[in-house]
Amino acid sequence: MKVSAEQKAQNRKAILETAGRLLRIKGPEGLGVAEVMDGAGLTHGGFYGYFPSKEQLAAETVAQALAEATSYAGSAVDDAGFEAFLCGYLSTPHLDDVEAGCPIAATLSDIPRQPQAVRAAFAAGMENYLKATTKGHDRQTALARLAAMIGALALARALQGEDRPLAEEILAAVREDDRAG
Amino acid sequence: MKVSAEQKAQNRKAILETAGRLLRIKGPEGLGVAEVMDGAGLTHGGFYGYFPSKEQLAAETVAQALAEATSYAGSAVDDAGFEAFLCGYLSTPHLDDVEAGCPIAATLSDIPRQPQAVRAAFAAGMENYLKATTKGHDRQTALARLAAMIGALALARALQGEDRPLAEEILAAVREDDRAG
DNA sequence: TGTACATCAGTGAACGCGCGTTCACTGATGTAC
DNA sequence: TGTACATCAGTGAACGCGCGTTCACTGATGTAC
Repeated sequence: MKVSAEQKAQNRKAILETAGRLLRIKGPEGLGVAEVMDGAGLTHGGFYGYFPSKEQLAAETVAQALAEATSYAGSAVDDAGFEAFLCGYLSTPHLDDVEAGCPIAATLSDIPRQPQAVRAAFAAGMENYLKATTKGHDRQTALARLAAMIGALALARALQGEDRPLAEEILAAVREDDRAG
Repeated sequence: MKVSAEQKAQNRKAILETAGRLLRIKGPEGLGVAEVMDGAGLTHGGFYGYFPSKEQLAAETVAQALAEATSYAGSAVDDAGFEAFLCGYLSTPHLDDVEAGCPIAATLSDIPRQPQAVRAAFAAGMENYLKATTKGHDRQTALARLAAMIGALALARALQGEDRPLAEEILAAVREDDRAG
């Protein structure tokens, strides 16, 4: 059953949106073709009308997720300043909201194991992300703060299920240390 | 062909050693039963004489890797001080030595997706790791520094293949920032 | 010390399942006249 | 404006492969006598 051109464009969006959520929850390997298509209200067979392979989907999803993060973080830094951005990033709500939260912290250690196309998308996305979040600040300091933020959130997420207090302590430590430093 | 008790103990060690290397390179999901057994010079069928499941292997491997990291990092901090430990952690050799390097940075974002047994092993291991590396320092500051170190290394590893200069810049930024802060 | 036997570590074939990918088919879209 | 037809998005069955797990079997170990 053929579908209108607009419908097809909407479907593509829906696929990438589902994939974006799945990427943050299950990582790049967790982007199952069937599950992604199901999330978009389609069946798995149609997937290859949109992407030539699962790998390409992963690459585009990573690119999209980092672009979203860049746009969000860039605005936050511009509007409210780095401190406020950092505070929100290291907050309890962000700790819990994996599926719509920072895709960097959510996929960090998966990236080195990904095929070249995905790694390239990540690197390109990170370059933009760092540009948007460090501009107007001392780059070295800003990079160090970002590393601490990402590390703290990823660590807190890893501990959250088993030792929630420690997870929160780590977030708080980086928040306070930043305020002090 | 039965094998002596000592041989069996050695085999178990060999299995866990291979698993430790694989864990850092391929993550907890990358601990394929066949590959791990092959690395220990055995065939896959024998695996269940050592571990009840792949999941248990993953849990024990994570526990062992964190124990190694704790012992290494604890000594480094005690002997040469936190600064020196941080400097080595954020060095180019450590960036490149994934297979024998820090298991925390290597598996960070995989942990939240793991079964309970693995997450529990990670949390327990992290508690010891943090105890060993923060003792004798202000805990809040030490936690913040560790978050920055782990975040920086994981980020640098993710970028290394596509943008080596940026990877090195991130390591350097945290090194310098630590010296300055 | 030597021999017979029970134990059990290791082997490799087989099974079941999930998953990426392919493909013949369906039926709605949109174009040609 | 209406009708016939080509296009093509979507469907669902099928295929192949990798992988975790099971199991009957082998043969060395180590114990009982």
